[in-house]
Amino acid sequence: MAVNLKQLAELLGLSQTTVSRALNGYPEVNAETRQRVLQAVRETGYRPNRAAQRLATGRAFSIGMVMPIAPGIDSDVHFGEFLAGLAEEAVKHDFHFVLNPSAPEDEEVTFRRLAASGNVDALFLAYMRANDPRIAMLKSLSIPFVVHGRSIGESRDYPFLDIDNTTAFYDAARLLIQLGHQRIALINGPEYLAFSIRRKKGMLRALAEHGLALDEALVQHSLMTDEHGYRSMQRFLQHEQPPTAVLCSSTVLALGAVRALNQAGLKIGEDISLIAHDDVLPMLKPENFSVPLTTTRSSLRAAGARIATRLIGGILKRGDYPDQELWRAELIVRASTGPAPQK
Amino acid sequence: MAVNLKQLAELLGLSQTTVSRALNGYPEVNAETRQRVLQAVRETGYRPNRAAQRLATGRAFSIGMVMPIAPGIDSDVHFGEFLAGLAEEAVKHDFHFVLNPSAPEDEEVTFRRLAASGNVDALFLAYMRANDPRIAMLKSLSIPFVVHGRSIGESRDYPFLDIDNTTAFYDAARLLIQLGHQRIALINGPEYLAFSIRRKKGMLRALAEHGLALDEALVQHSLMTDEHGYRSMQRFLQHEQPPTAVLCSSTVLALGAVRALNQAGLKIGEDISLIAHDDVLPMLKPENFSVPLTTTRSSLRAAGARIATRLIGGILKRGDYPDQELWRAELIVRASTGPAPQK
DNA sequence: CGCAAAATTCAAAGCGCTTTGAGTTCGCTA
DNA sequence: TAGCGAACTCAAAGCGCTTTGAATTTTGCG
Repeated sequence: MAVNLKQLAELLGLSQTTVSRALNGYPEVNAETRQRVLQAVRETGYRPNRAAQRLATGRAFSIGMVMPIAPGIDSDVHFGEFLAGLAEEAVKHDFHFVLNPSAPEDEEVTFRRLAASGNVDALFLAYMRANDPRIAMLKSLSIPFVVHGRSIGESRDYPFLDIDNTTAFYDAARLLIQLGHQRIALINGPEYLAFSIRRKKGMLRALAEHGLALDEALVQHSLMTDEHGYRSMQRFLQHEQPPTAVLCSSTVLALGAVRALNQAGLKIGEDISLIAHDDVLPMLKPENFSVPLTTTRSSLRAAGARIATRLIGGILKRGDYPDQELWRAELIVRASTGPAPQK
Repeated sequence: MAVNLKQLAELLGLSQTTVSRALNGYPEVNAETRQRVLQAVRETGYRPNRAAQRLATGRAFSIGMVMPIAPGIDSDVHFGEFLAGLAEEAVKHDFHFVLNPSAPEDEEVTFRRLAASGNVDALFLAYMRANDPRIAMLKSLSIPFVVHGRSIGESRDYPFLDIDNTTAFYDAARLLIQLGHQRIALINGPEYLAFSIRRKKGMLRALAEHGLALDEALVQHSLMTDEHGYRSMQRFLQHEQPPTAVLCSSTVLALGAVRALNQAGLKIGEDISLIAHDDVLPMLKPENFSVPLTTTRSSLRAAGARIATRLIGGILKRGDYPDQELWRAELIVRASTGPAPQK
């Protein structure tokens, strides 16, 4: 049924060499010949055998990732979403995955084994921490990689895709300040993760620019679950001087936070303002909240797809991708933000 | 650095044929020779080149899965957990994954393409529904597959691994009845999923055996998120005659349910009893709830690992695995269950 | 028109493994 | 002791692609 190169070449009256070259974009093929080849491919439905390509080229056509199985990460909804983007793009290029679950303490070994196995052409890395030691390690492994996020304190000379978390939360905080809010709280992700650190920093910067300080009692760090959002918000509300506005690192956290607010009988957008970061989880749309949420938005799935594109592009040596990308999150104003209540 | 078959054979003074056979367990190799070969493998660290094996055997050494990107599934925490188990096992055998995200309406096409691509030796299927059409389709595709869960109404002649949901919830409900509960509620997963249907059925059976009926107002179906657990429980509590006990299809749902109960000032295990199904999510341990949860337990990760084992075993034609497995969930009693309160 | 250079195309040699078909060797039977 | 099957082992032929080095055809110019 399926034709192979040999048959295709025969059909065209060409050598395998020429057909192969035509398909792989080599310059020494006559333009007209190439068209004929492409046409024949269309007609026959020829698809190169990946196993043979792997053997002949030594490339694996697959990308590896160490799937963290630390508590609270593997089962994180954000992980699935990102993975979907990555996989979606990979499958388009007929790339495989090697998913390697690993406990944090075994990660280094896992990475080494993966890189040495010859089973992957590139690695992907996420959940960046400050001074993340994995970056230096990967550099030493001489295998291409792309990082989702950025470390802090490390030199910046590695390929990454990150969103500008600092600016996102700076923008969000500034908006709140402009609306008259002075006491702003933060429900953040885990304290050791780089994005959390940056978001807090962005918020601090906006406050500082307006002569405001951040009350550490109004900052909570936790896994980004609904449950934690709820608890954090409750804690804030019990404060003798509760915040009039809150920044949330995820719509998942916001879900819990909103519940705590409803329960306390507070009107969102009036009594208290809320801005959340929106990873565009299909399950949790900010516009569907009882009071539509003002958000800083950046699609996690799109990030996954983009990283796959860069990884694959790099392996195939096609296209020319920037080594470092910093996406700016959009600040989308909906109904959950309003002027600070008058005392 | 890495040795290949040829070098290994040379080293041993044997032919490649013999070495290959020794390694692949063929019977016509002298036992002593085989030992020598195995010893040499250990010394040299020889690892067969997968790309070459793929080409020579025509097998892909990889398993495919269609990753559902329906709202509420891809980002489901349960998905990540299951995947971790699957991947963990796959990586041990040096198997790849082909993850194919697909919207439900494209699933059939995706499966066909995947099966025809030659990139996978076997498929894996989950999120079973009643009368699931995918089963007939997969049978027609002539590619091995294993289903996680079971359909309902389909003939049973396909390979699956499922837990005995009916019995699990039968057991749980019976325990509650024995404790004197008469009004029992159910917070279930999505109505169209087979496991939800079976759990309800198990519960109904236990009730019926004791002459009790199920009040449909005490049944909620939803995605298994914290949020939905909370809402469902709230709804129950507003009922003119609230339940004295509740069955939950997931600890994630229970999380929300517990919050609603706390908020209502009800004492769990005293005013109201709660049993949840526990998928053993590392993030959410039933023993860590404020009141430790009585659960029906079955590890999702273990199920993933087992399915990978069976799939891989089938492909390699190693070992002999049952075609159909029904795991029994353990009913573990903790503090969230107690006698029904006296009126 | 003739020839070197440029543009194309090709035959053949791998890539590292599995597997077929053909030896060898050895122990026994006749 | 010849003959035969059982037990092992081997050489060689692929698997379907890429790539090297050479051959062939065109093109450009003097």
